[in-house]
Amino acid sequence: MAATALENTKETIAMRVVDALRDDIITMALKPGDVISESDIAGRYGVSRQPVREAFIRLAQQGLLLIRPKRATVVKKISPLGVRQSRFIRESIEVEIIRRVAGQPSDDAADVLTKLIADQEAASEAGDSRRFHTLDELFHRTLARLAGVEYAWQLIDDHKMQLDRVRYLTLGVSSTQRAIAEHKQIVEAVAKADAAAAEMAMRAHLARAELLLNQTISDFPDFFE
Amino acid sequence: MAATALENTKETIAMRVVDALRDDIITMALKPGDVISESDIAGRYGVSRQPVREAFIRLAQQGLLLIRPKRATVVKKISPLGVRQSRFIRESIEVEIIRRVAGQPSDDAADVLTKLIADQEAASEAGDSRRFHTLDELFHRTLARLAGVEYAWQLIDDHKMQLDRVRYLTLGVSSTQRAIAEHKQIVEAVAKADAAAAEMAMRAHLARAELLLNQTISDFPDFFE
DNA sequence: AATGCCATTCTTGTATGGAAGGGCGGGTGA
DNA sequence: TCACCCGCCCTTCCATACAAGAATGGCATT
Repeated sequence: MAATALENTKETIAMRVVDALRDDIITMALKPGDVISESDIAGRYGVSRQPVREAFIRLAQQGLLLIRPKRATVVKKISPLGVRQSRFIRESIEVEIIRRVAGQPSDDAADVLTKLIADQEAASEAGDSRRFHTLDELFHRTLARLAGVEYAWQLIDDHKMQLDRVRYLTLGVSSTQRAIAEHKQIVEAVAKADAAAAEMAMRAHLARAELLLNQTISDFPDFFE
Repeated sequence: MAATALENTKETIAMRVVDALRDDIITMALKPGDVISESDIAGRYGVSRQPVREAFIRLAQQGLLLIRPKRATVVKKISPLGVRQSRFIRESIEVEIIRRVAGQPSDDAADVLTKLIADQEAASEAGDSRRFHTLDELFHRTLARLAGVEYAWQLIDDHKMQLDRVRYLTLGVSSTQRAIAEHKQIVEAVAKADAAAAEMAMRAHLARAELLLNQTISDFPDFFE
């Protein structure tokens, strides 16, 4: 049952519906496999079918919904294969990024990253896992910016939604301490301009997502294909 | 002026309009900067505005159109920055792919690739540049399949549309001979299971796109941002 | 009792009418 | 002559009505 209200003030109704539905899907208020219909959502939000329909189209292109012509629309189940290949894409790009950053070392790069890690430690000690997640994301996006390809992160972001659904199912489970230690290893390699070490550290860091995925599949088999 | 007819037989009108418009955009029948409207296209194809509107939404999400609320919709100009970063993404992924393929050499991998190159030579000698382009794409997709990440190619495909517009402007210019020689170098390295050499050959192969882009920008400045 | 058919009732797909907002040109005033 | 303002026209956006396919349940028939 979706609950997110349409209180934000985007330009069009369709955009508000997109945001509300995406939030409901990522936070599992709408579960993989749930069947929804245009008139259903329209009635729930007090709007007509038209903007809801357009929102469905957008979310379907983002891989969150499956529109079956003349049949009901369902919240897409999470595809383990898709998640793994998204991870492959992410690893490919992030490895290339970290090589670049370690290859052309700038003075303040390590400083900026070190400061971000300090914030992460603060969030971790405060037990604020939502904030930690945000900072973790910022850490990786900052690397992309330092490599001069922030645009590439937007791509990762698009494909990260699937993994975000997995992550939401395991909030609190992930060990923030370990992630922070791995971030430190990456920054150390960058500071020493050791591209090979940086690459290895990054691969190890991203490899943990695989474990998370396998754990989640066995915990919530109904949410996966 | 769009010309592609709606003769293909997809499920819905909206999908046919999507295909027709995308084809018109990639082949430059609709040029970057052209202004179009829902009723314009609807009248041209003899359908109502509704499916056209949905097609616009889909194409806008793919980065081919720019819908400006309450104002006209325009065919997006090509962003040199976007093309370069798409190339970065592609290089990151293809390098990772070629490493994998060279790393776990299978007997028939080199055979399959060699056969594809033979086809390319045939197409090149016949002067059939469209077919050569298709085979070139197949060569890269085959590499992805051999690495077990064919899904990743779909992603490259999505982002390749921008570059395809550039490529269409330079049909016949690109030297197929040189591309074939580079393909051969890649396959040789794969056959010898030399991952480093394969990576270098792939980077050199993809680097040529940069030259193509710069050439095209100076030839058709109006089509770029 | 079991099976096959048909109607009802969902769903999404399409068409069309009006509403709201932005751009542009003509007209008016200085 | 130049600048500003107002009205017209264009656009996308939203609402609603209708069409058509698909599934499901009941009913009739065997």
